[in-house]
Amino acid sequence: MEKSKENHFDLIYQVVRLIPEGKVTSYGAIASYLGLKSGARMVGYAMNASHTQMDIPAHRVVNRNGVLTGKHHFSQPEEMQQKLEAEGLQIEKDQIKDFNTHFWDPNELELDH
DNA sequence: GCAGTGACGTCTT
DNA sequence: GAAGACGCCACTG
Repeated sequence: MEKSKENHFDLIYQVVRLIPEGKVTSYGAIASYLGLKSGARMVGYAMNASHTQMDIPAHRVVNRNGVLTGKHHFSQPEEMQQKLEAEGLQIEKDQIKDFNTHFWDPNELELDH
């Protein structure tokens, strides 16, 4: 059979890749979209493995508070904030300003609402 | 196989 | 309102 564990990671990568520029989302939102109840931690773990996938804009994924929790895991921590600012976002003390305004939810993709 | 840890989130004190 | 503890699942040692 297949490597089911990779399946989980791949799903998370797909969602993160769909994040548009200037937008950010939270681990819980991705977990909810994938149906992971407490997957928030799992999502974060997958992001750690995302280092193998350079196509994963992990800098657009922050915690529920809009804080760059994983900035320290980047090749260069400051690069995460730099990229977010380059996309038109404002970072204040490792925290995204107007996070609610720039918040992007993957659930609205299929939800034609 | 057990114990510890982790890019989080929610509940309780 | 803030801080601490727990839960949940996956990976490493």
